[in-house]
Amino acid sequence: MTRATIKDVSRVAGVSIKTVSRVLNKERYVSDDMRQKVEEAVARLNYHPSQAARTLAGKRSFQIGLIHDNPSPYYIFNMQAGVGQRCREADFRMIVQPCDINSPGLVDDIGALIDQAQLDGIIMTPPVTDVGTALAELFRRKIPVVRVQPGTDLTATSAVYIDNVQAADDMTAYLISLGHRRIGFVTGHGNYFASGQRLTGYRQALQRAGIGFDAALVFPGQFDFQSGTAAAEALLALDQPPTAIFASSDDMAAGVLAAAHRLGVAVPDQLSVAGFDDTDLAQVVWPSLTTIHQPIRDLGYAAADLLLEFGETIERRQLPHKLVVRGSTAAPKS
Amino acid sequence: MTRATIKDVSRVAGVSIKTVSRVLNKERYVSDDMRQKVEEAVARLNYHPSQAARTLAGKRSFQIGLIHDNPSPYYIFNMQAGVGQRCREADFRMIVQPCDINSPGLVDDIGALIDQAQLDGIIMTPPVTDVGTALAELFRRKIPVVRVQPGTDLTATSAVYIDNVQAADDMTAYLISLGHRRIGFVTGHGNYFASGQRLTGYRQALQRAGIGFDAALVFPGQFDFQSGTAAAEALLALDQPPTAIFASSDDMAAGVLAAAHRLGVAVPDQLSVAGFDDTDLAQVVWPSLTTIHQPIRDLGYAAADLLLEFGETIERRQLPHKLVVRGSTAAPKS
DNA sequence: TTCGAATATGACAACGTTATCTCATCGAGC
DNA sequence: GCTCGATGAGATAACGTTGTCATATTCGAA
Repeated sequence: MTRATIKDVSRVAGVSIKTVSRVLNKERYVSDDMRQKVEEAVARLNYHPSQAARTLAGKRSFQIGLIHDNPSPYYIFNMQAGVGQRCREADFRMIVQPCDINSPGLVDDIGALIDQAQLDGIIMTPPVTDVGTALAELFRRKIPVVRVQPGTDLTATSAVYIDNVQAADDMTAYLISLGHRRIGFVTGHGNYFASGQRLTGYRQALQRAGIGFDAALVFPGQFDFQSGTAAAEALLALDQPPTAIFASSDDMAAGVLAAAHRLGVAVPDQLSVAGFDDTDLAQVVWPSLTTIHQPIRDLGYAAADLLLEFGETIERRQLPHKLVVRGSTAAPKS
Repeated sequence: MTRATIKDVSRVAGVSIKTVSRVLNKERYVSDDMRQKVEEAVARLNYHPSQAARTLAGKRSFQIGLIHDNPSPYYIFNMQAGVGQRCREADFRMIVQPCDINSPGLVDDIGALIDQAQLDGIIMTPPVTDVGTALAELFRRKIPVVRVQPGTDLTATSAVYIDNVQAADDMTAYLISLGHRRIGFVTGHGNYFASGQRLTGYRQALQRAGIGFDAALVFPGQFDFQSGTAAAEALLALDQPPTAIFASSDDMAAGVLAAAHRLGVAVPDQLSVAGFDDTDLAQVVWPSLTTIHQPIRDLGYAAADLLLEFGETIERRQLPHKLVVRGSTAAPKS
C-alpha cells in the first residue's frame, strides 16, 4: 500500500483531478455537491497532498523561514512557538535557520535556503534584522519579509516590536516611585538596537523625575549572566553605590543577584534588582525578578500573521509590554 | 532574472542534465573533467537545486522530522542545535514538529507530516518516544526512527541515551562521600522513563553504602520549579530533615534553593542541593548547582547521525554523562 | 586478439501537483 | 429568443529534478 495521490481521490470521488485540486485550495466555483464528494474521498483515503508536488507545480511552497542568530534558548523557543502556531493554523510549515551574523557566508546561506526551499516569506529576529547585506539580498529577491524588533531601515519591511523606550521608562519610573534615586543601569549587547532604546527609556524617566544622569552608574553589558555579575561588582564598589540596579535582560539581572548574594548584599532590602524580558529565569532565581514582560511568543505569532495576511504589503504592529513586580525590588532602606 | 535550473547549468557546462544531476548527487562514474566543468557552472550561476523537484522525482526528500512534546526551552534548543548541526553537514533539512502526547490527533498529525513532507526519517524525544500508538504508526510506514532516551520497546528502533541509573548513582555516591547520610530525593514526571531510572540509581548508591532506604525522603515531583519548592518544604519539615536534597532536574533543584532561601536555610552550609541536566539554569542560580551534565546537544547530533548513517538498520549509542561540582553542595555540618 | 565487465554519458519518461485553456450550463437583461 | 457574463467542470501542459534504460568507451584477462 503506497500513499494516496490526488488521482486516487479523484477516482474515488468520481470527479476530475482539477476539481479535487480546487477543493483542496479552496478555490471559487465549486458546487457544494462536488466539494462534499471530494472531502469524503479525502477523508476515506486519508489523503495528504505532496508538499513537493505542490511547490513544484504551483507558485507557492507553503513554507516560511525563521532566521535567527540568538543564543537564548528561551527567546528562540518562544519565538518558534509563536511562529509555529500561526503556521499550523494556515497549514504552512516553518523552516528554522540559525545563522552567524559574522560569517562571510551569511548572505549566500540565506539565498541558498530561499532557492532550495522556495520560501514564501522570511521572518528575522535581532540582530539578523539589521544586517544590511542580508536585507539587500532579500529585497533583490523580492521576497516578503517581516522583522522582529528591527533597528535600522524601519520602514523597509513589515515589522513587529514592542516599545522598548517606554518599557525601560516604565521600569525606571517604578524604581523611582519606590524612592530610589541612584539607579544603576546595565546595557545590552551593542549588536542589538533594543539596547540603546532601553538606555534611552532609562534616561528619559530619570530626566522626567528631575534626577541627573550619572554615567558612572551605567555599565556596558552583553545581555548575559557574566555581564550582570561584572556590573554588580563594579557598581557596588562605587563610593556612592546605587540602591537599585536595572539590568536590561533577565540573565544580567540574575548575574547581579548572584554577585549580591556573594557580597552579602541583601536583595531587596539593601539593593533592588530589576530585569527585562520576563524569561522563565525570572521566576526561578531568588528572589524572583521584577521585570518587564516581553511577549515573545506573541511577537512570533504576529510576525507570521503579518507575513501570511499581507505578504509584500508593508505593515507594522506594536505589541504591549508589561511591568511585572516580584520579589527583587522594594523601597530603599534610608 | 529567475532562478537558475539544472538545465541552465547543463547548458553552461556543455553537458547533459543527467550528468549535472550525477555530480550534484555525488554518484559514481563521472570523470574529473566533467565534474569540474559542472562545478564551475554551478558556482557561476549560483545554482541551488529545487528541493521540491528533488523530492518529487527522487526517492528521498532530504528532510527529517524532529518530534517533541517537551516544555523545556533549554532541552529543545540544544536538541535542535545538535540535530540541526548534523543535518547541515549532510545537506539535510530538519523539520521541527511540536506535539501533544495527550491529543487524540497525535497519530494522524505525525502521519500527515510524514506524508506531506515525505520525510526520510524521524527523531523523537521523550515522552513522545513511548507513545505506543505513534510508534506503531511509524512501523506501519516503515520509516527509519531514532529515539532519544526511550523507555519502552528498547530494541524496536535505533536509540541514543545516557545511563540515567549510573548518573543518579554517581551523584548520590558523591553526596554520600561528602558525609551525607539522610539524602532527600525528588523524582521526575511519571511520563518520563528517566524518572524511574534516576530513582533506581539513587537507591542503588544508598544500598551500596549500607544506608537504608527511607520512603519518607522521596518526594514525587514533575521536573518543574514548583515541584522543587514543594519538595523542599515537605522534606525540611520532617522531624529528621535531610542534610542534602538531590532533585532529578535543575528546575526542581532551583525550586529547592528558592524554598531554602525563603526558610532561611543556608546552602550549602545547612543543606546541600544537587540537580540533574546541567541546563543554563544551573550556573545562573545562587549558589550555582552541583549537577549531572547531560549532553543534550550531543544526543541530538548522535540521533541525527544514526538516522543518516544507518537508516533503517537498528543501532544504539550511549553517551557519557558527567558529574559537575559547583557551589550548592558541601559536607554536612555535624 | 577477443570478450566481458567496469566506466562514462545521454535520452526520455515519470513524479504529483497547479496553471492555463477550453467547454458546457445557467440566468438575467435586451 | 438571443447574447453575455458568471459559474462549474475537465483536458492537458508545465514545474525541475531523478530513475531507467540505452549506448559508447576503456581496461584487464583469457
